[in-house]
Amino acid sequence: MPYPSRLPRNQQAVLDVLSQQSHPLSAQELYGVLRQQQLIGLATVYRALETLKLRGLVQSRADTSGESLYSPVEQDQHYLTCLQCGRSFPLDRCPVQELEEHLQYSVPFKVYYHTLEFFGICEPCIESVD
Amino acid sequence: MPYPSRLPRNQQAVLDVLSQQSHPLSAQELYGVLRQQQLIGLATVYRALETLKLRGLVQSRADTSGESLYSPVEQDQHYLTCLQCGRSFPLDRCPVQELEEHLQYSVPFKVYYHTLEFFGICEPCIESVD
DNA sequence: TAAGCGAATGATAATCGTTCTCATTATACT
DNA sequence: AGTATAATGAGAACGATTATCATTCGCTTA
Ligand SMILES: [Mn+2]
Ligand SMILES: [Mn+2]
Ligand SMILES: [Zn+2]
Ligand SMILES: [Zn+2]
Repeated sequence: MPYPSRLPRNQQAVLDVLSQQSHPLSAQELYGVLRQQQLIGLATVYRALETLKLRGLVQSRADTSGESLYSPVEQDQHYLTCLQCGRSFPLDRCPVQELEEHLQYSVPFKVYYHTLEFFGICEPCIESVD
Repeated sequence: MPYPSRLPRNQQAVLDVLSQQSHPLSAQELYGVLRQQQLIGLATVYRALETLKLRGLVQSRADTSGESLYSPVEQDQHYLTCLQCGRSFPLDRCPVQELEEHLQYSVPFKVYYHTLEFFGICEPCIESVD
């Protein structure tokens, strides 16, 4: 068997914190939360996140500033993001859920998760003409 | 009128190079190409890209390493990306093109472009068990 | 239970894409 | 031409992520 049945202590801790949150966290935010509970290094947080992604347990997406945000793979949330003010507006449902299942059959690739995001200008920003 | 009809020299140059390429370029790669043609600063390249995005002429997405890749908004290409080896496999068509048009009517938001990417493990990497 | 060994860890330095600063120059408008 | 504003280039600064390395942990085996 390639993987041990249990996750190492810190990987489990990272996964636990992510699962408790309702919104994605950056590695640094995660580090901030975890260090209140136990001694942990920042590098360990990054390493845990990387491994959890490879195990198909965690997903990540890059926010507008390029920083990576992490969440459990079960979370399937997408946003409209304004290029002007940076605000994000959540979509009420995922439009590519069935598509992902179809893909599984048509490509030689094990899909773990997807990212989908729309970019443009939000209502308030359209009014405030530049 | 909020915008001048002509783009500043360097914004135009950036857009020209992007349009000539068939694949997305990073800001640094763009800088490398442009400096062979003219005197230009790296900061100017970043500034031009930012402005072109706001004008709805250029889109960007983050690659696996977090680096931003830029292309004309007309380009509508998506990938399956392997979390193990980092290789990307292009999708043969965009699955959310109609969806984007529908969105325009259902939300107070001017959509310029979208990003969509699938992540998982590619065939060769599945075989090479860890 | 003690020894051995590879994986995991924490501290910290290094990396590198991106942004900021600021003095200079090009451009638009009168 | 003269002035106001936007654009620009060089380089410093920033900050998220990664690499390094010595130490510790967890598990297997004798
Ligand atoms: Mn989804
Ligand atoms: Mn598309
Ligand atoms: Zn906005
Ligand atoms: Zn692969």
